[in-house]
Amino acid sequence: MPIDLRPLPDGVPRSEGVHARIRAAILAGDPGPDEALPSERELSDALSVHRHAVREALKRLEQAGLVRISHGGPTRVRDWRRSGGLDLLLDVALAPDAPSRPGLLRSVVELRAAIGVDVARRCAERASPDARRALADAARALADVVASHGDGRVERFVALWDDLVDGADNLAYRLALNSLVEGLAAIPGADDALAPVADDADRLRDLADAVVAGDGDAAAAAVRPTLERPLADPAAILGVGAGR
Amino acid sequence: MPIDLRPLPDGVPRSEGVHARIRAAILAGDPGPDEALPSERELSDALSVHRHAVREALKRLEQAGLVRISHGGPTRVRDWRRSGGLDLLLDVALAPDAPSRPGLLRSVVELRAAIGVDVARRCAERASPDARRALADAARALADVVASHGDGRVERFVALWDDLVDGADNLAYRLALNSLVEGLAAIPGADDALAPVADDADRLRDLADAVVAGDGDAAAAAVRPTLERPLADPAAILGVGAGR
DNA sequence: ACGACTCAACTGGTACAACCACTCAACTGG
DNA sequence: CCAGTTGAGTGGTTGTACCAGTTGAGTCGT
Repeated sequence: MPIDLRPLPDGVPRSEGVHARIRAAILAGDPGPDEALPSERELSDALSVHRHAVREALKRLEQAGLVRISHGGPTRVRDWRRSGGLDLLLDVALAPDAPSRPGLLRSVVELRAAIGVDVARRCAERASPDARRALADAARALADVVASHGDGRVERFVALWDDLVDGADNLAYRLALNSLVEGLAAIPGADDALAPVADDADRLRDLADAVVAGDGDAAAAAVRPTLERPLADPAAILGVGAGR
Repeated sequence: MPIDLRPLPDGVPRSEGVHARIRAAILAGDPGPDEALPSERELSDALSVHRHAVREALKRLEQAGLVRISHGGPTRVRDWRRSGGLDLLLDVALAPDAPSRPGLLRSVVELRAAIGVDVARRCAERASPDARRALADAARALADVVASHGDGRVERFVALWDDLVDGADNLAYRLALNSLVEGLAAIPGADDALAPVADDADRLRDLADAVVAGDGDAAAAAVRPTLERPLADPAAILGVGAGR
């Protein structure tokens, strides 16, 4: 899938459109690693946009780690699997084809589980007593909602994790979670598939107890089943986002 | 620390300089969340660069999640602790002051450990027999180097992790690792402090055995001590990068 | 006096044109 | 055959002008 040079759609900013076109092509692997992109003048000419719009798009791509711009030389595609950061998850999820959705989703779920377990542990060990009590209340409230199939279980779950990460007092966790949720939001149905089910209600109560008690190991053990459940059920993962 | 409007240094691209100035100010928190940035025209005027250079810098900042640009309205600073992705780790590490180094490094080490343990597990369970044998050889070679205080222990260690992540066959892990190593590279002495010491030699051999055997739990258990060691020794973390 | 409307003065988005700075490869001279 | 030159091509920067949204102050009608 080479760079799509058809006229840009109306309504979207030029620079944004150019960015999307080139990004999609690179993620699809056509201008592969180390290959040279057409010059800014060629691109602006082919897409009928001003060169500045192309430059702004290229700057964003460089920031994301997809291309390497060098002064007198051509702009080259980087091996984004090696050079790209976790933020690329969002772009990959949005890409028309890209790596097959199931594999991508499995990746994200695994990373979320790995980080999440540790977040729960650190939070239980590190957050202030007040924060831990508030968290426990939220966890129990969520457990009730989940057990009774009430509304808002997805939102409450996300909010709970937000607070857990805050309690873990770890900037890297915070930023990684941001990247993850952004990426997940781009996959239709993902956050719904990852939210707790009725069976998880008891575990959430365990989590609440562990957090108030400041027991890191217990907190970690309590969240693991919920976080890893989607991995044990390939069908659930396969089904999500399959529609494209 | 408001935006530094002194003349830009020579030798660095204008757009790059502008980007660095605004980024530093935002990370330092002066134009705080939801505050409006000066208009593009004001910035270009104050910094004596063309408006296009400012625009390119702002596009990059938007890509990184630091600002939100809206057409008719002012460009506003975002709450990057909420909206920023893991890629920000690099920028934060490079910021003149930013969150205190020790806390930042502890964060990164914790995240690395959380992911690393899972990487080892998945790799042992999932990689091809050939890849696992090659990994085991590399791990044993590293163990020998470490035990005998030979050269290249940092490079070999990094390379080993690179291969482990490949073996884990997980794009999210791959990208997260990219962000982490980029961020760590920006902290002087960090990768040296995180490399294995003589005591870790035996654990590396355990890892080799676990990987060839395809025993995920054993692999995870083998890498944990090495990855978590820096956390048990606050002095080691505090010392790194203290010089600035 | 109050509401709805108008419009001018911002904001960012785009365009055309020209030039500078750097790279690289083909060419030229020794 | 190699070293130096040079020119075409690349990205970097500037200038100017105008388009396109947003906002709020002013005005008009009621």
